[in-house]
Amino acid sequence: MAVTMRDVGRRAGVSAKTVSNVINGYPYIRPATRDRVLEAIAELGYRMNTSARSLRTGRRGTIALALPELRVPYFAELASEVIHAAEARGLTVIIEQHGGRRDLELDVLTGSRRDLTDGLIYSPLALGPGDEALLDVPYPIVLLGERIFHPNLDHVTMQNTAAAKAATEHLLAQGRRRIVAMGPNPDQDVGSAPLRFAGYQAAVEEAGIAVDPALAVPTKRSWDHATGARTIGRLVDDGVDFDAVFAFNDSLALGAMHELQARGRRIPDDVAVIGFDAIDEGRYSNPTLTTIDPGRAQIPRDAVRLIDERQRGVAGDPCRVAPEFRLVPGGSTGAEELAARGARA
Amino acid sequence: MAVTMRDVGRRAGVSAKTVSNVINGYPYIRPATRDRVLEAIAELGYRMNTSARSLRTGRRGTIALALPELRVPYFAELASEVIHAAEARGLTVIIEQHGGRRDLELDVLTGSRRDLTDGLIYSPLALGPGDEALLDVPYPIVLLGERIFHPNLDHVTMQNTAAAKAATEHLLAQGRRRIVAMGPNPDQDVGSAPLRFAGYQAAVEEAGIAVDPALAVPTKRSWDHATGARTIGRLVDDGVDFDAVFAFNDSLALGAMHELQARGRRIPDDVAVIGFDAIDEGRYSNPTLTTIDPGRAQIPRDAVRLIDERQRGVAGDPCRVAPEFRLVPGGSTGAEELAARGARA
DNA sequence: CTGAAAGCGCTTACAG
DNA sequence: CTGAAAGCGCTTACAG
Repeated sequence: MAVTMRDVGRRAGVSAKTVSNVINGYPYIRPATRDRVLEAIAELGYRMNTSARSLRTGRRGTIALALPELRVPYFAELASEVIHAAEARGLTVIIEQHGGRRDLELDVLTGSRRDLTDGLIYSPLALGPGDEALLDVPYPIVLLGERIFHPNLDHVTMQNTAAAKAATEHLLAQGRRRIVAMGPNPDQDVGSAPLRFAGYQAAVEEAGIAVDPALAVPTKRSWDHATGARTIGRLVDDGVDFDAVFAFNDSLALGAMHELQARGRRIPDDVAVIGFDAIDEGRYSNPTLTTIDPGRAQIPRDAVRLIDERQRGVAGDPCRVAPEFRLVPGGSTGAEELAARGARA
Repeated sequence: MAVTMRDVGRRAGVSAKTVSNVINGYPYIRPATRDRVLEAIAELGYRMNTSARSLRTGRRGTIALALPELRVPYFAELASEVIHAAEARGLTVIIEQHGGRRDLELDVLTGSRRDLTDGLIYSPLALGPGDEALLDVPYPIVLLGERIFHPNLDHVTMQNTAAAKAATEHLLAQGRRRIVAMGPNPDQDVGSAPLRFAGYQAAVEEAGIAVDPALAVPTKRSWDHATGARTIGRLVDDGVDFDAVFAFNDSLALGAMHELQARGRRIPDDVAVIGFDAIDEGRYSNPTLTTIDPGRAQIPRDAVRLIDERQRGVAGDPCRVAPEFRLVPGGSTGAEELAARGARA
């Protein structure tokens, strides 16, 4: 059978309990004892049986991150950082993909995977207002996104409206006047889209410009390259006049940028483009993409910190945090000199 | 305390063992008994304590997928599929990122995370020939990639040379004669690069063309957009004449494509471009990217199947599999009509 | 078809 | 500073 703490203890001339104390960093151990134990561990090649520990403590040291699709760059990057942040706290992450399907999002909450983790970082897409009661579950949840809120749950969100306003102001400051807002969806009264559109609207109106409905271009909910390309293509085909695009995420922006260039529009000369999210891809596009960093570094850290603290019972009242955002200058709005000065390092 | 099988059994008028039998699908149970047990489970809200089960069985139902970086699209897509394939077998995946750092790659093999999983799907970048002994570990490993091989380990690889040859032949068939090979690295005698270069070389030579060393363009090891753009830019600056690019992965190809377009070259008219990997991004680029699908659907399925079978002890001799590849036609080589005919659906 | 007993390998009180 | 006992909640033989 496997080597146990008892075996290690026998070898070191101590009890299993002392071995446990050494491994778990219990402070009051005579150095000589500790050394003998560590030596025995090495000699016997002892490995902790983590199932036994979990059974005894009731903790697994594992959290779940439930998101729509790992292959969407935004989520891949989020997952990467959540894993790093969790590792720094000794936690292990299990990623679950629900694809924005309601049935799978419900399964995330109650399915058998919940017997494998101590807590859940949850970024739903299909759940929304009216589903709050589903979130009353007997384990800690940290919510991400703008789809659903719950007074008892920690929530890491974004300054969507303020950031969208800043993005629009950036375009206005460069003299752009006919700015497309790509992403608002009239069917959707909740989520990032209406919040970002509100920021756009506020900036435009504060600049003394009437919001032109022809420039508020809805898209389907999956904000990807193809949608961005198709949407801007249709706008051009329809003869709509515009000199800038604020796309509600980077994939839309990059898709639109490709399509505009394919149709001979120069960026930023003819059309300035700004995105939202600050995914890696925008740093390698041609030109580089000006975008909003909604707090890429902070969001995963906060989410993991909150779930960890909640799970360990050291958290205070449920809280809602929205990290600082910042505008990342790129070539797509002619702001690359700033970039060169190191703003994006 | 939590509800246990004993509690459920008491409620249903049976023993804990019978509850266990019901949950685990043991066949010989009277329907009436089973129904009473299931009812009791529902009434009491019983949840399995998976730590206890793991302690008893010695199995956790968990596998690790160790890869360089989740934020690299190729790996994000691989991870996504591995998770799906694992779920289909009732396995849970833990992703570990080693960043291609040797110290972290070693830690993957021996670190404490190995006490949390039953097996490892391992895609190393820093380990290589000479490190085989490090892979002699007391748990199942399935290797991915071309860096290191081991006679006792299952290995899922690609038909690198044959696929690279097919890619090059595709360009040759369209009358291209000066084909850049982007990615070979003279310092690297092992890995995908030399294998893909061999395929390129074979195709060119079979076409009766001498391989021009000026067209074999080395890159640094991280095959990303920026590298592709920079590399092709330098080639143009140096006045090298070429009418096609075979990039050793899609990110290089997409970076090169951007840069060429930024410099006014038309694709595919002036330069045809083909990549390798078939990542999602190439389906949305302008033009779409012709590429090699090295078996994207099969690789994760085989890897998970092998680790599962090995771990359950139902596997035969260690095996090496390399799925079928296929050429995915796109606009970057003027092959989009094929695409339109449904070849990429 | 089902039950009673034992034990997987830890950690938690409880002593000393 | 360290030990002996008990028990976390399952499943595995062993019976019947």
